[in-house]
Amino acid sequence: MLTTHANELSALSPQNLRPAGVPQRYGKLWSSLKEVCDLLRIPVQLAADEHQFQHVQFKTGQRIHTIGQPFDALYIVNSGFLKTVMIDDFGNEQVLSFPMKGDLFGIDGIHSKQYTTETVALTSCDVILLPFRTLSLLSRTHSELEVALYGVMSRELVREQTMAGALGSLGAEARIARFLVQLAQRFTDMGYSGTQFNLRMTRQEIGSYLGLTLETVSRTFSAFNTMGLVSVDQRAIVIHDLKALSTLRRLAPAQHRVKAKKALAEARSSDTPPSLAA
Amino acid sequence: MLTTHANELSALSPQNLRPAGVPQRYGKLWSSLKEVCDLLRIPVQLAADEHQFQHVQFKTGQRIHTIGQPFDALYIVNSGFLKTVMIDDFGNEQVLSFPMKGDLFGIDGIHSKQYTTETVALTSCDVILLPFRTLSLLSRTHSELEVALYGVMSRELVREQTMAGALGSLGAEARIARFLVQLAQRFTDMGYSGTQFNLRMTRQEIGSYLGLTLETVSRTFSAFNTMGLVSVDQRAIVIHDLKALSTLRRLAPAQHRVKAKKALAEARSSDTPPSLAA
DNA sequence: CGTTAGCTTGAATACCTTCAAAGTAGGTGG
DNA sequence: CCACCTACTTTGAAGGTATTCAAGCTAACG
Repeated sequence: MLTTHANELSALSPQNLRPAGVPQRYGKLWSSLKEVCDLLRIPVQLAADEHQFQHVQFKTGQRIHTIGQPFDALYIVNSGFLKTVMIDDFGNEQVLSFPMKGDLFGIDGIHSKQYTTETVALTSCDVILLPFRTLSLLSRTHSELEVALYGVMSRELVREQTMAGALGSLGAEARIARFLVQLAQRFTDMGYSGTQFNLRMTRQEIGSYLGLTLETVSRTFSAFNTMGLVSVDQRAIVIHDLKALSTLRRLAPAQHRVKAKKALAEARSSDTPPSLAA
Repeated sequence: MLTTHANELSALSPQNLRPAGVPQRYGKLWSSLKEVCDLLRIPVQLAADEHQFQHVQFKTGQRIHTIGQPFDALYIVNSGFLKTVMIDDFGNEQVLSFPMKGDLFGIDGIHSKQYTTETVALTSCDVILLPFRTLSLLSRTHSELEVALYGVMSRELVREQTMAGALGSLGAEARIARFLVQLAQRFTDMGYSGTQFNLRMTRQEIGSYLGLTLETVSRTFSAFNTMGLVSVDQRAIVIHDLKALSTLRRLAPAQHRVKAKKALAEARSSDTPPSLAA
């Protein structure tokens, strides 16, 4: 008798038997509002704030929130790597993002009062809990917090739009090059090497994120390797030519080219947006 | 010699209302906060609100805002049809959405203080201006407005995530079927026929939105026509089999299938997310 | 040291794009 | 009013890119 699903399980959540009762108690346990804002990279002048936000630790494979679970909090990654996924119309898992230090997630839950995605730890993680009610209350006294939150949500929207644009217009090589460049950037921002790092996700997860199959991801890595752009050995990546990766745009499935004359004509004929009044 | 969209337009903004002496000033000029919330489909209990928001009219081809323009307002569509586009790394236009009645746009500008997209009228449009400063001020006195705004932004994010998911996982036929189904739904919501309508956008724009070429869009419409799912004649659409369109999922470029047993096992064994405290 | 998940690579095929050409519709000026 | 122009649409044929299926390989974990 094959223990098929036990096998598969072990990969995603190897040690998910958490002793009931007390969550793991190592690492930092509380952060102030100021620390939270710094983590989110939003410049906020704050008056004295007493409020402390709770940290929670998760181990590889554990879920921070699940689909359908009632929404009550946003989360910020303090350390570690995660993935957020959607389940599409027939049970297929779609990776939507790979949250890492400083990223906010759980936003999707606000609208429908329950999460539409689930977020899973790809490594051990330290996550800060931001109860939504608390945020609402705080933003009443700290009005700059409100605008900052709009800003973060706006940033996420732009990120998602850019992603949709890339999926629609770039070929496999360009998508993967972009992925590597962005990853390198994030590692740099976090103070790690931007030229040498380990992937925390599988080829399958990368493929799902980029709208490709795992084989295409693997082949493209190999191709980049052969071209000397990067060295790839399993999860270990060394970036040799960031510039080449950044400019690698094999003009996509070509498609929509904007005709210059058309753009010009419209620019001439269209009114300037009206001045605003309230 | 009425054009097709002039016909439909007449229902939306009757042009026979012409206040004497004021040129170009037909249509409704101001809306209250309550009316704005109704349009956005957010249930908000509001105390007396004096504030009135300005309407602005645009003609086909005019831009509501442009890329790089300083951000100072969000917009709601009161009537008409638009497209929002991004320009990708080499000048190609990417359609991101087709805002129509009740849709909020301009959100992308909040983060970087200037718009990263531009929005263009595909028909004559009536748009309500929501100066961002005004919203901030109002949400200080109407705290439920703040949460409502978060909700709308969250809804947009989910929409964009779902779009990215579809682009990554569905084949051309499935994407176009989804597109038609969603359009039909929107028309129904607006009180128009959901089975018979005119497209306001070109094949090129649809293709850009769905990550396909205009030829593929055209061919797929023709194929649906031949199959009897819809009748397509240029921009005129009649939907014959909505159910078939809704369930048309030619299992995509297949890729990542989540084994049902795996999902189940994980669901059972994984920890429930920790209880929240603040 | 065996088992298993994950990774690599090959070969065949399907799907979508590309290039090309002809048809349709609406608007403009003669 | 008609002819023409332009933009949009349709359809065909060829080719390329990514998927699919399959098999062997690697590395980690117990």
